[in-house]
Amino acid sequence: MVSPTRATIEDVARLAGVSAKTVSRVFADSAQVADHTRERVRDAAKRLRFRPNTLARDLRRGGVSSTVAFLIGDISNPFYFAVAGGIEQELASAGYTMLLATTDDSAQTERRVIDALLGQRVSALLLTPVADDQSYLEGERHLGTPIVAVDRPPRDLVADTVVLANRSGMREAVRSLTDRGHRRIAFVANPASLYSVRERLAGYREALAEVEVQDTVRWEHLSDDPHASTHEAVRTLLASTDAPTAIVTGNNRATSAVLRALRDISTPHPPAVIGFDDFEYAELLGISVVAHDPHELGRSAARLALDRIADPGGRVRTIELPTRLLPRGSGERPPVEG
Amino acid sequence: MVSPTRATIEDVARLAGVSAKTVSRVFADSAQVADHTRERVRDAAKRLRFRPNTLARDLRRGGVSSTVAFLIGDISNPFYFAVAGGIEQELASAGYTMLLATTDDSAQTERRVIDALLGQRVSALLLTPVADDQSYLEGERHLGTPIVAVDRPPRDLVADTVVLANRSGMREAVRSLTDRGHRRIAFVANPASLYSVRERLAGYREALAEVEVQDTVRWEHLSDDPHASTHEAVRTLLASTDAPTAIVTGNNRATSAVLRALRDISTPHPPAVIGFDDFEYAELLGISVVAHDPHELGRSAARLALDRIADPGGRVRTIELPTRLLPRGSGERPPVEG
DNA sequence: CTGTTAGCGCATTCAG
DNA sequence: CTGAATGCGCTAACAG
Repeated sequence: MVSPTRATIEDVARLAGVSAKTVSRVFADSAQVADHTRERVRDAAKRLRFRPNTLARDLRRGGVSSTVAFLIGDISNPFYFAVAGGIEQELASAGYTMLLATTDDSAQTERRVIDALLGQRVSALLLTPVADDQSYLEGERHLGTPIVAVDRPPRDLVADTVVLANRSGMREAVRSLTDRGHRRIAFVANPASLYSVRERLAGYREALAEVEVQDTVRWEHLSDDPHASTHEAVRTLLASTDAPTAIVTGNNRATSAVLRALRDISTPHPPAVIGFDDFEYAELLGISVVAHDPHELGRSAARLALDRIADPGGRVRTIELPTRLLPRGSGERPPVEG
Repeated sequence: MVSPTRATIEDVARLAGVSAKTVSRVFADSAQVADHTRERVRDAAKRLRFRPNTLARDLRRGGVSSTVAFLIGDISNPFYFAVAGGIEQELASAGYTMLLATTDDSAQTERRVIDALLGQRVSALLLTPVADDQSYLEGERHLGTPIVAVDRPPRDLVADTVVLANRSGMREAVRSLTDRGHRRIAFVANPASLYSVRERLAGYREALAEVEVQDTVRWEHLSDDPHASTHEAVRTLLASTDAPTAIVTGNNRATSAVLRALRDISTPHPPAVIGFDDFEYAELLGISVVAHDPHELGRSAARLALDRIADPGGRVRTIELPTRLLPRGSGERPPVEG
């Protein structure tokens, strides 16, 4: 089975009895062409199933493609997908397509994948930085590729950035607990080394310091082993003699683990719980959370990229998106001595 | 601020004192080049921060890019993101990047976006068909672009397809209920016109027919209005004189709506519930579901595409992925007369 | 093992 | 308003 060959702009020109450039104009400028000529060209194009080759066009127009890349660390985290959704939406309305790639949260993969992406001459590179330093992108930035850091600031690289108000969001959550009299408050996170989680941890400590609780380390359960059992840790925490009366979590995964652990533990007085990141069943379960808008995070990032494509010399910006404490019951439980 | 210009293969060749083709070989063939020559070229390339332009390469090599497009209907549905994750993973290991685009479940957008994607000369097009018919892709298929339908078969188009065992999965779920004595079983879905949901509805009817329950329409709550209140509908259903003793749902969204409704309704004997699609909190909530592997759905789809890129003449295949009934409590409740 | 020639499909000059 | 020539960056097809 021999495939028919794809029509080129020349084929269309021949059939329409015009020059290649005229065909080009019909599909690009759209102006500067007589109506009847345009008509004839359109007809010929349709008959030949002609479709302009974006690859060739982009190459001719300065070698930059009409795609923007978004590089995610962990594709299985629904948070990043919501972000990707926002990016895609904003890009699409500007005529760009999103190239989505993942790094498996490995610094080595990050470099390899970025190399491939830049080879495709993406118009901009959005990424959630994983490697310890992104200085290797400095050269690329000077070559004019807009780079936007999403959810985490880059290291050793000047770039537009969008992050959440992690620290103040968590501070507010913990304050709501201390206001109710809680003093023994645990912080549970896994992974814990991420920028966002570290910031939330800082906010947690700040809020506790405000009520003279300084030594919080024994309440902090931080792990970076994805296989470590948060479940077990929470169990231990609650079984101790001065068990916490409240638990805050560093992210959606930790929240899920904490809730599972609480289900399996029978305590007369369950601790108050406030999770970071909202989730679909939080309302049903009555779980208070520090909510934010991942979709908007993506849109903001895409807008930063588009702005920089339009004005490469503009000032570098960092956007911090607000969070919102949503009381749903679990976070309003008073402290009760177990 | 003037951006430095990007080095081309010629610049590298000049600096290394070789021809452009030799540089090309170093970055492609990798073989057929003397070690010391390769070394010199590598050095020169590094000094100039040279990065091969994939756009130009792809154009020269037959005009096909090294990207594969995946077109989703609704980006906010976590199901499709899990699928996208599987696709990306499988593609990446074969050296392709995923172009992700969305149609907002609009047939019109579908055509427009597909046009743009094909213009980029993607190596394959994966899509969840939305439009009533995809025959407009027939020409493209003949031109050699592999097309794979994901989660729904295409209409009026021969294409490789991956779907779930929707019908048998739901049949099995309903049988598990009738085996326990349930006869008044409701089916709740929104949206309901999708292929997958229609198949599940068919499975539901088949299983009920097996126990001589023929007139199921009054138990079927099917809606396609995203703003319609499933919540209200479930409430009405359960308040009726012969309320259902069990509810099965057509998808994850319906499950969520049903659970919310049940929370707000006080019934002495809550109905048994089996949801289609597993979700993170199902285990915690004790909700029985018909589970499947969306990630694997994506991987299978990507493999079909890669196979067809390798062998354009091969037989068209349809893969049906199995489902699994996961009992977690809610689906094992016996029928109780309210 | 290396170089030369030609051209992928299109758009940017610059003329008419 | 339209056309002819030229080349974007790279790689087949041939030489040598």
